[in-house]
Order: sequence, then C-alpha cells, then structure tokens
Amino acid sequence: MVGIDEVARRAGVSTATVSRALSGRGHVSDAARERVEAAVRSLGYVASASASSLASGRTRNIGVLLPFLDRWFFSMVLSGIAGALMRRGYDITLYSLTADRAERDTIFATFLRRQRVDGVIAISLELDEAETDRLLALDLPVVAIGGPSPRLTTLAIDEAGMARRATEHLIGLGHHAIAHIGAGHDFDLDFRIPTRRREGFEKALADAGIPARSTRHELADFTIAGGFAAATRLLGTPLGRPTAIFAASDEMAIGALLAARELGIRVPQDLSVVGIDGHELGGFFRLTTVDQFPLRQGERAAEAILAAVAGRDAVTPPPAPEALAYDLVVRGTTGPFDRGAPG
Amino acid sequence: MVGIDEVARRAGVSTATVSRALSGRGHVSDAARERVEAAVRSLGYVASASASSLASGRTRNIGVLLPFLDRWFFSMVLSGIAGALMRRGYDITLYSLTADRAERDTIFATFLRRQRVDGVIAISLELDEAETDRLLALDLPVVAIGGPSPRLTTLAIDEAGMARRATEHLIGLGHHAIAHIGAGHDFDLDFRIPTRRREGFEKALADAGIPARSTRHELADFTIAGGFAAATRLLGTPLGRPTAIFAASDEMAIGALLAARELGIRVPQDLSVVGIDGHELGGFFRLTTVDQFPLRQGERAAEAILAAVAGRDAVTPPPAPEALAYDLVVRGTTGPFDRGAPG
DNA sequence: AGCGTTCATGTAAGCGCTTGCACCTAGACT
DNA sequence: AGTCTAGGTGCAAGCGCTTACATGAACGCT
Repeated sequence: MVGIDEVARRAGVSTATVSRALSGRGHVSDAARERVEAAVRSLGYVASASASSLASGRTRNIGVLLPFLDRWFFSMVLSGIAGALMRRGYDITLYSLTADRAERDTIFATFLRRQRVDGVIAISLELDEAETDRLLALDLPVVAIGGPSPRLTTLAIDEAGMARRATEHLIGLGHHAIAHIGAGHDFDLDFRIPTRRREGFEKALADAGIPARSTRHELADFTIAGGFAAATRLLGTPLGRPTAIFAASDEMAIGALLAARELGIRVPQDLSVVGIDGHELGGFFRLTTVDQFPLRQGERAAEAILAAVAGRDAVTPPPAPEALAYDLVVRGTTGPFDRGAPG
Repeated sequence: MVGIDEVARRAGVSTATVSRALSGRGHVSDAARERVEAAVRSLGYVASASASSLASGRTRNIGVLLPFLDRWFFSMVLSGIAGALMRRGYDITLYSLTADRAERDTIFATFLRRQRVDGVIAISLELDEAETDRLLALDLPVVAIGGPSPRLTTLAIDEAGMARRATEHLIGLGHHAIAHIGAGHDFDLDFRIPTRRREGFEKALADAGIPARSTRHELADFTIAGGFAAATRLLGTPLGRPTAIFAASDEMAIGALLAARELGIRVPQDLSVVGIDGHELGGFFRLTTVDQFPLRQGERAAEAILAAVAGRDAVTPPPAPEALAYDLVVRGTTGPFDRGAPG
C-alpha cells in the first residue's frame, strides 16, 4: 500500500507539504500542490484513515444511531444521511439499537467510545436519561432527529402541525364526522408522536367549531394490519359511521383503505382517508397524505452534524436548525363530503 | 479521555500487558488479567480505534456495500449483518452505491481504500468487471450475497429452486393453468434473478408434464403497482384466465391479490397466488410465499466475512459457504384447484 | 535601509496503541 | 544437575499520518 512518503518523494516535497496540500490546511504554493496532486493520481494514493485520525483527532466518520433498519421511514432517513455525508467525503458507521438492554448498553459503553466518529446522529430514538447522559459524555456533537430531548440539538418536525394540516384538509372538504386512528401510549416513547398528532387533530376540530362528540378515536400500532382492524371497528356498522378518517401514519391509512374496500365502502365517495408520512406505497393506493420528506430529513441531519463538527473549533456557533418541512399531498382518497352518500 | 498508560499504572503492569490482556493475544497470568480488567472497569477505558488499528492493522470494522437502503429486502439483510457483527464487537461502515457513476467511482477509488475496514460484504450488487477488479485489488476479504460473480466468494440462494418450490406447491394443489409474473431483462442485472426464477417455474411445469401452452407470463417490475397491472392483464377476461399465479416477488404477488380483489375474484377459491421473499406484508395479506430469510442471509454473510478475516492468517481456509436456506410458507392465498369455480 | 508580515517549506515530535525481542522464572525431561 | 520449553513480563520501536515550530524568502511599510 503506497504511503505518504512515496508521494512526497515523487512530488519532490516533504510529507508535511503533501499532508497540507491534501487537507487544505496551511499554505501550499500552487506549484507544489499541483505536483502533489499529480503524484497522488499516478500512485493512486489514499491516506490511511487510522493514521490520519490518530494524528489529527478527526475521523471523517459519523455515527448513526437508530432503532430499526427495516422500517421504511428509518431507511429513508438513513438514505438521506448516507448520501449527504458521502458527498462530503464522510464515512458512516451504523449503530442499530435493539430492544435488548445489554446490547444497547454495549453500544453506549463501548462502540461509541472507541473514538471512531466525529459526531453522532440519533434518529427518532427514545433515549432514557442515562443514555442521554452517556451520549453527552462522549463530548461529541450530537444531532437528534425527531427527538424532543431538551438536552440534545434536535431537528424536529411539527407533529401537531402535520396532523392539523391533514385534519383541516378534511374539514375543508366539508367533513364533520371525522375519526382518528392513532396509537396508544406504548408508542409514546417515541417522542409522544401519537399524542402530538392527536392534539393537532383535536385542535383543528376545535378551531373549526366541530364538537368532539361527532368524532371518534381508535388505537392501532402504526401498521397496515392495525389500521385495518381499527378501521373495521370504525366502519363496521352504518350507524355513526364517520365520513372521513385521519390516520396517524400512512400504513394505518392504507389498512383503513383496505378495510373500506372489504366492506364495500367507496373511497372517496363514501369515505375520505388521509394519512401522514409520504410512504412509498401511498402512490399506488392514491393516498392523500402529509408528506414529511424523510430523505430530506436525513440530509438535513447530515448538514447539521457537519456544521456542528466544523463548529467545534469555529468562532461562531452554527445557527439553530429550522423546523423540518412537511406538505399535504392530495391524491385520490379524499373528496368532498357528499350528503347523499349512504352511511 | 483515559488511555492505556493510565490503565497500566493502575493495574501495576506495563502497557504491553494491558494490551495483551485485553486482546487475548499472547500470555498473561490470571492475576495480571484480573487486575487489568478491574482497572479497565474502574476507569471506563475503551481503546482508541484508530490507534489500535494503526498499530495492529486490524480495524474491527466491516464495510457493507449495497445498492439500496430503502428496500425491504436490503434493510433486512443489513439488519442481520448489523446484529451479527455487533455481537462480535465489530463496527459496520455503510457504503450505499447510487446509480450515479461518479459517486460509485468515488466509493471504490477513495472510500474503500482508506484502510478503514477488515473486510467487505457486497449485497446483491451488480458489479461490472472493473468494479470487481477494484474490489479484489483492495486485497481484503470480500463476501457477496446473492451475487453470481465467479471471482468473489458468494453466498447464493437457489433462485430456480425457490421458484420450483412455489410452482410445485401450486401443481400439488391441482393447478394447471398457472401464470407467472416475472420481470424483464432490465432487472436481470441483479444476478439474473428474474430469469432464474422463471427457469425454475418452467422446469417444475415441464417435470409435471404440464404443457407450456396452458401457462402465461407477464412482466412487471417487482413492485406492488407492477404486480397489480400485470395481474389485471392476466385476469381481465374470463377467457383463459389462470387458476393460479406465481409471482417472482411478494410485492408483485400482493399487487396481484389486490387486482383480484378489485375484479371480484375470490382468493383462494377462484385464484391461488404465491410469491417469493417472505416480505413483512405477507402476513397481513395471508400470502403463501417462499421465504428466503433475508435476516438470516445477513447473519450468514457476517459470519462468512468474519471467518474470512480470521482466516487470512489462519492455516486452514474457512469452508466454502453452503447455499442459503429457503422455505415454503403456506398461508391463505393458495388452495386446491376447484373445478367448479367460475372462470 | 530596516522592520514586520505573510507565505512556503521542512524538521521532527508526537498521536495511542501493538508486538518483536529479550529476559527471567519454573517446571519437565534427560 | 543440566538443558529445554513454555509462560509471563517489560522495553522500545514502530504503525502512517499531522502539525507546532523553526527557517527563509518576498513583500510592503515607514
């Protein structure tokens, strides 16, 4: 494996100049820089990451902590992070936190303490106090996505705002009998997302002067199967059947759609359904939803962590991140309330 | 950050002994080992990855190369890899290959050459000759999953066997008019998976003496939407309608299920559907499928790469990996051929 | 002309580990 | 008793970079 000495020899300069030319730190004349670059190209030199890290204290590597790899939302965020970091020449090391307490513990106690990363991104992680302490004790920049931890720099989306947007869309279409499929407190660990979405839903109804008694709630578990079951309960009897459903996730919304289909309820004529997420399956089901652009969330997190890493020795601290964007995507599962519809 | 010297001082031994006690290389008396371990615990010492890598040439880090992060199959494999490697104390560095040639190139030219990893796992990657060359030029152990490259150690699944298994299940239920939803050659890049599955399908039919003219093929793109469209074409007219469909992926099978539902075709009474993958949505749709255990595939790849890494300086080479397992999971979408059924 | 700056470069001292080698002590074997 | 082997330990030389510091040249000032 070719080393820096060989490059230096070939370029006719010292290794110090090679290092400076390559890292952009310190002054190097144009002539020297060009000779170094030519030597690097012809030798195919790439600096050893460990040697460079050891000497400089910088690793060019970001750790990503996340609870699931196999859920659409998380993969999208990870995808966004990976792309953005790669473009900046950073590697990414994955730390997948399982439910297993012992494994989780090892990650905080060992993996993260190997000085292998310059910063950490924590995706929608529900960390307890002790874990947050340990994260902060690493003395590394940390950026959390979707987390509400007041002790961590957080990139958050306005959960209530998203829910309100979805609900107002239904209200704007003339719906009053609107049901909500949410999730119980067991899912609240995850930054109280279900609760916040429900609050946004209720606020929108209240602001529109729609009495709470004309609405209904069902709990599910964020899955298609759960949404299907909840919607089946909601739509099972014609009596008091809602004309619209706002589901707290696209997967539950899709479950509701399938339930409606099963029951012979036409969408959107007899029932409007709106979800939240911007899930990839939404297009196929023509689902109206509030897209939260998870890919973009990942990119934003990558930018934020890089700014924080750079900012460690910078004079001005990086600006506090703005809230994440979301947008209503109207497709075919919502339509105007039709007085003449059965139900 | 506490270093090895501090541990050595506290344990009353030299740093060499600390290193040996911690790595398990070389001889250390039980007494010394215990003192070292106690010191490590009380100081919360974790060796610096870069220093250790630089000195030893071992990184305790595996690179994972994959084409998509946001597809269920890949996330599952990655999940399996991550879990297995973590249990062995290894970190994992992610290299997500995009379609962008320049970015792809950078990964091979730069990222992988930083000496940051002890080995590389390539998941279902369709690498051209030049890329394979570069991978081999790294002089690192490489394990590929699902790849057919004769130049790489490969963990492969018997694609034709899976297809045959699914088809034989349908034949065993008495079906003759069996249609196949596959994919075109544009998807063949991916190790000719569509072609191999189709071959298995045809072989099973031939072996059962079912004439080719009683079967039909439709092409799709591995998605639900594609499966839906293909099945709609297949089932659109009662004339020559198949009694069973074998789809080359679960997502296409689910699309077929939804198409059948739309057309009022009952499953499994009027139509049997079987897929391949073991997709997470399969349970909800009661889909009969050939599960290929992607999580397990990832674990197997992790084991294989660790064996290869260990085997670099071992006497006996690690045994060639066995083929990956798959299994038919019979759920509710397949049933006996019913002569009396309409169509 | 003299001085302070800034730029350009080299020298060499680390960064925090691992490990070859040397040395010592025991026990095993002739 | 003498020779081996193996276990146990420490010393110190790296691993391949980065960077503080020193040096010298070139430039703009007064």
